Amino acid sequence: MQELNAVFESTARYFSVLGEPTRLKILHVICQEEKCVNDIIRATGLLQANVSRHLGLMYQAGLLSRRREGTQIFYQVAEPLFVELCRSISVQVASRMPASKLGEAAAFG
Amino acid sequence: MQELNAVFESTARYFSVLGEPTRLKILHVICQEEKCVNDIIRATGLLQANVSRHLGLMYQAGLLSRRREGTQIFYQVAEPLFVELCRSISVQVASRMPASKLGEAAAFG
DNA sequence: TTTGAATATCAGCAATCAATAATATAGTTG
DNA sequence: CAACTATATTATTGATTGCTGATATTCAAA
Repeated sequence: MQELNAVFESTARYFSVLGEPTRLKILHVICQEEKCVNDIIRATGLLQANVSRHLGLMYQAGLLSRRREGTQIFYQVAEPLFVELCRSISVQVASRMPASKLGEAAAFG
Repeated sequence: MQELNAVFESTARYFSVLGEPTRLKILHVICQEEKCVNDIIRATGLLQANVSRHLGLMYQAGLLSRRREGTQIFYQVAEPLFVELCRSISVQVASRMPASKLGEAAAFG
């Protein structure tokens, strides 16, 4: 029972990381190829501090890897499994959206 | 872009529901067969109000279905996909736990 | 070493949410 | 209807967390 509790807590932590629209938006931007922070800021329209904070959180959670190149830092998805989960769920979600343009809602594709 | 934001928000909401150890604990109890609230309370050791609140939340999110039988209400997993996700992640988590007794950590089995 | 660009971190605020105790509702039995 | 059981809801409190503006760090170029 005690071991299971630890599993539940860790598992919940992973799901929590994905349970945030802003982070999903960022993941969507970098799910295909690595991007530097500035690219992500421009693509999402989010504030720099915000992007940096979410990237750091996902990095620490192990979802992302990063590499420096000069002054820029490139982030990349480290665990394709999680992007796969995002795709699974978002497909389900989109298919239930009324009047959804399913083609355009192909997130994490 | 606007449609995607809606997808991100809905998707995040689903992940958020799973991003809570207490709810995973409850899901673990009912993932095999339907249980009434009292069963869940006894199996988890949680307070009644707490269990009822989390069950209601998961029910409203569409993860659970319920049926009344006399004074008891039985809850059941309505979306096996989500239990599948829990299993995927928890297996990953357990496999990375140091000194984990992997056999006992088979949650959502 | 100074300047500037890219990124990270910090502090404060507001909003969200889980836990708890208390109360309410619904159904059953007498 | 009264008493009891099972479940839901409400109000409160404490903790967490996302957003923002400001500051700090890191690197490159002059």
